Amino acid sequence: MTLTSEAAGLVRPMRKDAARNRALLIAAAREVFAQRGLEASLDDIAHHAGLGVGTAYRHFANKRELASALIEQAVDQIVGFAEDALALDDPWQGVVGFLDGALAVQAADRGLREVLMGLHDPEELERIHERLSVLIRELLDRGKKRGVIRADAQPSDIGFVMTMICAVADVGGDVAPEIWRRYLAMCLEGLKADAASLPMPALSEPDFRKAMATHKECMARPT
Amino acid sequence: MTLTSEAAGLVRPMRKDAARNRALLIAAAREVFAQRGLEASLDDIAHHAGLGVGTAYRHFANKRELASALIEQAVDQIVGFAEDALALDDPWQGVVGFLDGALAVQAADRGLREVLMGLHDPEELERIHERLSVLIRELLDRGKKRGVIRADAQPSDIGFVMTMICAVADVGGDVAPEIWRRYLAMCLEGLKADAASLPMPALSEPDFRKAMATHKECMARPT
Amino acid sequence: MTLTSEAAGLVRPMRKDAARNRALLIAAAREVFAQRGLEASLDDIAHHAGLGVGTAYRHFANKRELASALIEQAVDQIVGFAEDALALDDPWQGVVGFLDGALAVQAADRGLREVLMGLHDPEELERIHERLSVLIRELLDRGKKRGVIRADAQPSDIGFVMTMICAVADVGGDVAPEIWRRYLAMCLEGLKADAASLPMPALSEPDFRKAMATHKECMARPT
Amino acid sequence: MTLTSEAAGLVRPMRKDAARNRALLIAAAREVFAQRGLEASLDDIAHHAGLGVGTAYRHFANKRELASALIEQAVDQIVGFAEDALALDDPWQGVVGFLDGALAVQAADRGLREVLMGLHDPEELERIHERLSVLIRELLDRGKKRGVIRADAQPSDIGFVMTMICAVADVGGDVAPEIWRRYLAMCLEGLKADAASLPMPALSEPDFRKAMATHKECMARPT
DNA sequence: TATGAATGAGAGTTCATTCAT
DNA sequence: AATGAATGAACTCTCATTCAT
Repeated sequence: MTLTSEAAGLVRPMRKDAARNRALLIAAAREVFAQRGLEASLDDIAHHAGLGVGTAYRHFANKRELASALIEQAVDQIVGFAEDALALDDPWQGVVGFLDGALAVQAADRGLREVLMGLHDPEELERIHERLSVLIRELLDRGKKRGVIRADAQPSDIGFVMTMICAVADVGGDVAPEIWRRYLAMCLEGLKADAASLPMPALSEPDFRKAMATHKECMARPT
Repeated sequence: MTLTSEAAGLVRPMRKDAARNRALLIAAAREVFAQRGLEASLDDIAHHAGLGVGTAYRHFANKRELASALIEQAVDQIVGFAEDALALDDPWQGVVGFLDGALAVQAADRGLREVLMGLHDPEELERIHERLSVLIRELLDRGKKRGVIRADAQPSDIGFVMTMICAVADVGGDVAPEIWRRYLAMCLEGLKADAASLPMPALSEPDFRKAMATHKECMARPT
Repeated sequence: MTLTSEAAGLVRPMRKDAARNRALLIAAAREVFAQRGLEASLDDIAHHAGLGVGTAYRHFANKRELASALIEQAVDQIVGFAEDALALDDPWQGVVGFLDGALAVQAADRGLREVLMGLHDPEELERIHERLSVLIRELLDRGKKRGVIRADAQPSDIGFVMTMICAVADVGGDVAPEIWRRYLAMCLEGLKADAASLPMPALSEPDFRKAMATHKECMARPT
Repeated sequence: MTLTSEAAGLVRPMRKDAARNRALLIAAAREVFAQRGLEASLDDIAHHAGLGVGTAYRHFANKRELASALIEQAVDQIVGFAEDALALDDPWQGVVGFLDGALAVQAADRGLREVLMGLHDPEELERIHERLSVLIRELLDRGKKRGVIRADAQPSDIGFVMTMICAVADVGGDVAPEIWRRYLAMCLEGLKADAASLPMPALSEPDFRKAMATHKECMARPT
């Protein structure tokens, strides 16, 4: 469906070795971030990939951009889960399936969680939320129409559920790698149409983005 | 000129000014951590307390120990909420009131959240959980007996709910400082006796402690 | 004449060892800058002083501040030359003596030249020029009144003469350490009242400051 | 398709595209150095020329050699000015015209100034001074014979005047791009035959070359 | 031959912790 | 006991130069 830039002929394709190294760096970042969190140094990541620091800086202007690349990958995957979920007939199963899929990936990868939760750049947030919110809104709307999702549910609720389950996965870690499923099920109770009314309305999408953009930094600002 | 308090007892009580400085440091840490998170430097905290860094190191072997002192305070407060909650007649209100009180404090104080969630030392964890778990177990048991709390609820569930709501507060931050209440209410739905069954059993307390002890570091290990 | 801050009692005096180290750092900076120019690293300077880098950063927030300290010293000395020059009866001897004294110091110290010529901060420039320009203007005015200095001479002319002679000293270096005197004498010819008229008027002081502030950087901007 | 120029001679002339690239690089270096000084990176220069860095290194062993090529060009131009000046009848006008022309070019091009003042290689210096000194000596001698130039003037005086005026241009920069003319005029006063005697004799040419060769580096030594 | 990817030493800067005053 | 100066490892990022494609 989408033309890659190479196919479009506008940008010359990346050299094969460079592409390989870029991929190596992203893979190394995932591994190292997964093990040691975002505070791992670019130097360590580069060496983990068998490359020099300079190479890392050729591919990514700074640590944040490397994180962005990880995010891009993860968002693609999450969008995929949303599309799959929309293909299901049962709207409740759609919501459940989406969260289950998207969170299984995040639960298994601390680096990914930190990188997604540490997303701060307003433009990047807008881009990503644009891709996701239409799909999520559709998932929720289908459920509301059939009376299985609470009427006041908003995309930001899905965002906060992800936040919460990521936190559970952070704590569960290797000791209880599946425990997040228990708490996702609990949260889903709260999303059902017949759940009790809630003391606060959901955040609008702009407010949710603003909150994400201003929440605590996990990585030093680039100079 | 004359020695008095030192000479007085065998277990020499802390000198009054030393006690004062210790308190000043803890208060300063709370304020500074609340504003800027755990990444604030000890130097800043000490000066915020009107003291030198060296003095901070006389009272606390390292940054983590200062954090521990904050935890001690916070746990006292949380224990207080639990006792208050047990004094209520309605067991559901007990659980709700406890979580509401304990989390309101944490939601308002980023440093406290980080310090509580960053708790790692096994001995410290054991000490704290010992104090809390008996109270929390009692809160839950009362609810189970009256059929308002799900039968399989465990103290670790309360721990994870706190974890989740702290994560919401981290994101909500100053943009939406009360949004955590929405998600606490959702989580409570999942704790009700009539909620759907869950895909995973709760963690036992030792497992929960083990998970806490191994989860991601928020502060560099002392050298 | 001037109260030091210690004497004023407002600021507690710097600890003796700290003061010693500060002086060591400034001395080391002078030596190292003199040898290798401003591009020498703070690390090298610190080690040259027998101290760690961290110590350098305790005394000076960044490399530029260390340079500023050198400037401060040098400006004091230059102000001294101006005052001495004003004490002379012969106004021509005043101008000559001032330039000769101030430039002898700079000619002998490459680091000082670079640091003075690399002065960029507008506020610092203003402060320094305020101190100097009144003295220099007085020196020139005395000469104009007696008809020994050209009527259109301005403080900025003195600034540019210094610039020029510093450049000569840069080239002369150790090979011809006194050669600058030849060119200072030549420049003085151009300042005499009976010299030919010039194709361009002197820069006003604000313009001179603007030029100094925008001319090429010798040292990276602090982050 | 058919090889021609390579096959043609024993000393293989540079291929046409290679010559074009060399020229492109020199032009790019001039532009980029003019704007941002010698600290511009070779990468930027190469891309400004529409080429890769690797190509730059095929033509020039290192950054300094590229600078040398710029010097070569500039010296050609300066030699031209000297020849033009010798064609004038009035020997004073010859000296003035030469300096005015040669310095106008340098005043307008920061990169050129840096590159000329940063000339260090003894062989290169000798080559260049050989080309220039005979012309300059002739210019001066004509003036001395007619009694318009001071009798002790030497080619090194012209070199130092250029040094001084370049320094003025460095400071004047974009704020006062013509201010150097004022100071060139002042310096010329000092070259007149009737100027006061000077406290130091001019440097001999070998000494001047030695001074140039040892003066402060503007560019890191090649590894 | 031309390209640009890779390299790694080195710069500026921060901060937990130690230790002399 | 209190102070704050000193330390140095660690981190991010730059760029001249080399080398695989």
